Amino acid sequence: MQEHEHDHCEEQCIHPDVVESVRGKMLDTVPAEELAQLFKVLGDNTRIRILDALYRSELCVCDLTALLGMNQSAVSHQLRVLRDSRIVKSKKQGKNVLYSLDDEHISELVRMGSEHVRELRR
Amino acid sequence: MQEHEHDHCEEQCIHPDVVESVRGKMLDTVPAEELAQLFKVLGDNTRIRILDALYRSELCVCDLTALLGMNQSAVSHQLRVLRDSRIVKSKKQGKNVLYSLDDEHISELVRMGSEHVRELRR
DNA sequence: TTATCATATGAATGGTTATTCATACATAAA
DNA sequence: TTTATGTATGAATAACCATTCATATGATAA
Repeated sequence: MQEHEHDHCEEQCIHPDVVESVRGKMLDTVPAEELAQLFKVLGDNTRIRILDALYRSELCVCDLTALLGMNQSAVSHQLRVLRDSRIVKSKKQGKNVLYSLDDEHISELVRMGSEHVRELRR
Repeated sequence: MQEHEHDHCEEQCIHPDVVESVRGKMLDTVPAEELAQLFKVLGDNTRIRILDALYRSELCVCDLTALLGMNQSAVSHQLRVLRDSRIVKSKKQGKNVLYSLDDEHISELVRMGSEHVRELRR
């Protein structure tokens, strides 16, 4: 992840004016990286199915495990990724841990992504 | 002593009624996979920067290469990924190839993701 | 024609990551 | 206490992927 040194050739652009204008408007490095990271976390089958389920109802780990029909350990690992990204939150209830979506931005993103995918299919 | 009658234990869920209800509402496998795939494509630093740039203006490959300060080959490879996912489109113009966003759903997704990221930082 | 420029692409590689297995932890019941 | 149950986690592995290098393709200019 090292920054570009420019010992390699300066890329010459065809439209330097447009390039300069665009450069001035683009996201800063850190927000852009955080944005890519958010989408990266959303970009996994298991995690999308977890979010799709949690969008319908708060659920404990064993319910999610049953729903997805997969290894409990795998589900827990992915829940940790989602928790670390503050996409889901958890609360303890007796022996169980209940998970739910942390933010309605996320359901909006999933809803919108679904819409895009649906339109692509036609 | 312990008899392991089910050494491959059936996942038992705590709330079978909730699980059944949720199962009936969830996305089908294929749309869920396509959705995850969409987010996966968005979940990369280089591709996000490309989209951020194309959101401001239509650009040719060498302009993008100059803007991102990286290898032309790397940019072309990522443009191919974006093209294959129908997230950007291209048209030839003389010796150049001009790229632009294919769909306003995408800019909406990026805009919304940015908003989410911005709020998380506070 | 030939030379040059803009873009695309195949192969190789180093880094990342989802899953599994085994096990630890924590809470509840007996 | 001991036992059972629900969840979390470290390590290992296999699969995936972004980048680079070298080269190919295709278009324009000379």
